[in-house]
Amino acid sequence: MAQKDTARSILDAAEELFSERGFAETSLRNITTKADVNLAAVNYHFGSKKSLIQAVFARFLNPFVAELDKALTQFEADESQTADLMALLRLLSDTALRSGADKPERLNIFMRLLGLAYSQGQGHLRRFLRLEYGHVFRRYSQLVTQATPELSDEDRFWRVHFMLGATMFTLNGVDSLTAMAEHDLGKATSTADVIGHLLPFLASGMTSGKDGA
Amino acid sequence: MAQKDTARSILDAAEELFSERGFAETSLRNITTKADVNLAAVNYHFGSKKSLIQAVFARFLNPFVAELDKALTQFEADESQTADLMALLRLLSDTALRSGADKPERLNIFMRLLGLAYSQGQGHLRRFLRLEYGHVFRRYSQLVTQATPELSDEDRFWRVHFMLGATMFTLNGVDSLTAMAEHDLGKATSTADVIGHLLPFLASGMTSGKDGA
DNA sequence: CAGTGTTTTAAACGTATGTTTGAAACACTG
DNA sequence: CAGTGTTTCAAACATACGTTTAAAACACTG
Repeated sequence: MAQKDTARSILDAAEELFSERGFAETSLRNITTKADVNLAAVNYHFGSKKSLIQAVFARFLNPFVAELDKALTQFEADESQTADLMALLRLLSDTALRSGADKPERLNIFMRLLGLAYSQGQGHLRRFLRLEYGHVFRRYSQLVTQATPELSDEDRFWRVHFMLGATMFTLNGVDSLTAMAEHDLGKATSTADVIGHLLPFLASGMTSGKDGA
Repeated sequence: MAQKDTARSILDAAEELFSERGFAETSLRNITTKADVNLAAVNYHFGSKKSLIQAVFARFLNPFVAELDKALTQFEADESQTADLMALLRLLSDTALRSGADKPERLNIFMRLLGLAYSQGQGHLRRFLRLEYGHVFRRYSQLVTQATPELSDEDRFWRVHFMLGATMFTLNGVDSLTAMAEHDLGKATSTADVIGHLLPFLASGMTSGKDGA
């Protein structure tokens, strides 16, 4: 019990601090102080800072991709011949939203972390994520291809990355964006609401004509 | 001459190294070694590392916003009553592309730097950029509002940020994306080509109906 | 309850960072 | 060409980091 408790405290603290400041800007001393454990505990339980970063991602990504994998299997069985892009996007966002349902503030932390994985990916993280979760990504990509048969490979390639970009950017800064929205529009917005705005934007961009119609 | 030479060498080296590894991951020793100047030269000429980062941005952002400001004035005079979103986007991208026309590889460096400003913005950078260049951004925003009168403030707010996200993400990783595109599609793509794909995507997402049509 | 493996602790290690220093080299003016 | 202000330089400074160590505390089994 004591072991899991220390390791879990470290993961909790690291998760939050990483999402707030990034990886390089968060020291092990920051983490262990917040977690109220000894400095050496990180290296004892995780081996190194790099491994700790990977462990933080694994803790929330493992359940997520397991659920996504399940959802994809069901999706393929239900409607393999009528694959709809919007339905695919909803499947992804629903799985993500459900993944942090117990504690909604945790969801935004995960979003920030995913964004950081892209923008601050130090090589080892990218390799770890690709190796560990690449198969789900490739599976999802295949379905996107099926859902957009009218697109050339070139158009699809670029638009998928534009979608990814809009999503990553938005989720990465969802906290400051919702705060800004509340200030500018005088209206509170949940992460689910933001996604509600995002998906139509993505689907429309994805299926646009050459001239942006 | 000697003074400007040293300062310029430092800026050149810093610009390139920052764009490759980020700010925190680039040490002053990395920079001064690459620039072939003494370590203390950075603090002598720029005062601190923070000031150096700001100077790097100022060097390419000052000419850019000056040109953009000019272009906006001309745009407002030409077609104030027929403000078209696609034209606005092209105005922005054309200005950016022209801004690095002398050395096309330099353009991608600027793109990466702008991306870093968002993803690694250490507070001081964000403050500096907002203070120094906020007025142009606000001016451009106003024109976007005029070009999309059919949108509610809420829809416009979110979609503008989705556009920003897709753009930032794309430009930030434009080097690896074009490399990936060449590998996957067997077709070389210039930064201008990427923007050619991006703008229709943005315009379409921006003007999408509620259901993503 | 002695003994054994695990976990925690305080302290130190080595390294790297941004910055400062004071003297040397340089450039330029009167 | 002496004198003055600017720029360069090697060296050191203080600090922070990730990691390692060895002993102490703990948990549990036989």
